[in-house]
Amino acid sequence: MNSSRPVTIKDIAKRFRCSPSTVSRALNDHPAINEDTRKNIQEYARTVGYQRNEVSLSLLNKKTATLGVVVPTISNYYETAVIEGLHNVLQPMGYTLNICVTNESYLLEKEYLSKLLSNRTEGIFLSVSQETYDSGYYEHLEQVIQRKTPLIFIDREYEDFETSRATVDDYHGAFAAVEHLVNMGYKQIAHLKGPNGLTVSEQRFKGYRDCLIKYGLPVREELIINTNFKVESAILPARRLLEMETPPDAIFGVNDQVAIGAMRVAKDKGLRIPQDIGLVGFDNSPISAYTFPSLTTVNRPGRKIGMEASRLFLSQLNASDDYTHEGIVLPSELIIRESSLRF
Amino acid sequence: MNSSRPVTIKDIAKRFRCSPSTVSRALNDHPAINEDTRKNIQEYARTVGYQRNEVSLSLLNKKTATLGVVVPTISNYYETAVIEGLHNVLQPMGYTLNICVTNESYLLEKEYLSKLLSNRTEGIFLSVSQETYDSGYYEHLEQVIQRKTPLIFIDREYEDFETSRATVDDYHGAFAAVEHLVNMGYKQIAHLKGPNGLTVSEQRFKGYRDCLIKYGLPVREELIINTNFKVESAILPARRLLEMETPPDAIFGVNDQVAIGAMRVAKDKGLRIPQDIGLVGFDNSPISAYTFPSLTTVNRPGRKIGMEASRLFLSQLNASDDYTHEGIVLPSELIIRESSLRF
DNA sequence: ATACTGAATGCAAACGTTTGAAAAAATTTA
DNA sequence: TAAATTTTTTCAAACGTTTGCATTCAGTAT
Repeated sequence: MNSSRPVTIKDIAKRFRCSPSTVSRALNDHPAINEDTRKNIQEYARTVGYQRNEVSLSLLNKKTATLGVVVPTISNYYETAVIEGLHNVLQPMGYTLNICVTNESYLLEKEYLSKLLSNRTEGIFLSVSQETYDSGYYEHLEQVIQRKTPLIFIDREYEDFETSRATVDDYHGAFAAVEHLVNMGYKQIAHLKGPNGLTVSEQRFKGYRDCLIKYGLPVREELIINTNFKVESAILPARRLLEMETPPDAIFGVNDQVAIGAMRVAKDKGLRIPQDIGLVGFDNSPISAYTFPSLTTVNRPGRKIGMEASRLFLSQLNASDDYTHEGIVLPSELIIRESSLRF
Repeated sequence: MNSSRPVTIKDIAKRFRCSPSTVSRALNDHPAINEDTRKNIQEYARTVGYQRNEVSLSLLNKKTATLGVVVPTISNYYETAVIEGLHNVLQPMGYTLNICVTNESYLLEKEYLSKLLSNRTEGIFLSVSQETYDSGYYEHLEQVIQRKTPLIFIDREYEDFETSRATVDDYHGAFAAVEHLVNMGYKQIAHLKGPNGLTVSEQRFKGYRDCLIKYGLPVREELIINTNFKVESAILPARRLLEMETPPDAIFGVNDQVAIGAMRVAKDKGLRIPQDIGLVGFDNSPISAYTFPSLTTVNRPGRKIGMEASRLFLSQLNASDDYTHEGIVLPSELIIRESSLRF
């Protein structure tokens, strides 16, 4: 073994033949400490590399200055943007973020939440996993509520809980995207949908469907195919769409990745974008502006979501008992680029 | 304020008119506890939602089961893959990962390391920030070494330290990429380089340069332009390259993002890829297989790096004092796709 | 009745730090 | 020089849990 015991306040006290209290006060610049003692102790502490044990302080003060961020994945642009937003607000306030990735697994999510509570995390930002969403088991969340640990839902929410939440208006974003396709004269608009059951998937799907209905276009079952958000999961579905007898003339992808997959398939088939087929994605990921043609998409303000979520957390912290939880819905914004702009 | 004090072992002890020791043992299934007592206590604990305070345990056992992961960013595919690899190995062993994002800032890095040490983190995985690298200040790392906290360098390393490290063989990956371009008959190969000073940037640049030299091709200063890894940072440099009097006939990008930016510029200029200009990226990000044309790139095994780094950490943990640190270099692999395959 | 066994529980210390109150030491005042 | 005052330091408790050892209280064997 190779862990040399870290220097403690007691060690220093022994060295100076004084009590730990004196050392503690000296290190914290307490006024009732002799100037010389203070200097000597501080200097000695520096040379031996003393660093105060925050664990013991956490125990004493019942404060850990740690927040949990529980997300299904960090592989997408959006999630990392959210974390960046949280980080930008909370790091300067002295909070440490404990980022936990559930990989969409209910069990991992449960374990992480339990661990965060055991570690006396002071707040939890949660985007529930797909499995949790599907299963409908929410007991692991009850625990968080019971403990009165502030819980902020991000993005994927669960309506039955009395909590704060920050989400993007996926519905209207999707609606606007499809409406734009309609305005461009596309008539047969397909949808590469996300996994069933997830709020994001369903909201975007509803936006898509309602828009078609509004404009009197048929909602054709066979034009709606599931993907898992990843680019490769869009390849076969897109191929299936484009090889139909009456193929769609536009595709609305649940996110940019999926739309880019469809773009690739369309090009392989020699279709011209946007003349032969229109494409729209969702997320406004950095790459979407630089595909060829560039991808029309819907901006999803990840960083802002993170910052808003932080705000919700902070106001809940300083709130009285009759605090009513807030739900923030940020607008999403259609960004028109080349992939749908035909004349 | 709304934080209801969590139930402690003492609370339960009071309720059962017994000592905390008994409760502790009952909850931990200690054999020397009466069966009934045990059952009653366990049941009661469950109903009141008792959860043991890991902070106090950490203090007692001097073990936190927490590891720090300090990285410059989590916005790229590669970094998230590394974290996934770490996670896959270490999470099942009971470790919690504390992911810290430095945004390439020296000060944040320093602060995070200090905080991790204060929190008695049991090991630290570090990919140093660009600022740290540039400045050459490494005192904040001395502290970690002094404490004998296992420190594993990931990817961006600092040669002067006696530590373990896991990196990808960027040099030979870059070399192979450029060699492939040479084999395809490209003669004027430009390089969109990463920020100066970073190991990744410099290694890939050296691979590029040495390959040109090996094949007797000139290394033209004006064909080497810096970017910051992001797609938009490649646009102007690529434009500058392609508008030269004698423009390059191939571009080697420091990563896929940059190569995709160049691809966009080339297409805007009506150049055919790979006939008029060859393109190669680096990272094998998911999107690279689905651009049009698909992007030749170099695979960088992020998940494997994470898993290897975990292994290094674990073997250091169980090692004797005369443990000699290990440096793992994983090979990178050229992946030939359409963007460079001309006949 | 007495000693012995075994089961069940309690005591006290420990982890590292802070902090109000008490004590000690140094200084000033009368 | 004694008392009063001020400065400096120490004491002890607290945070929540575990654990070796001591204790208690049965029941059992002598």
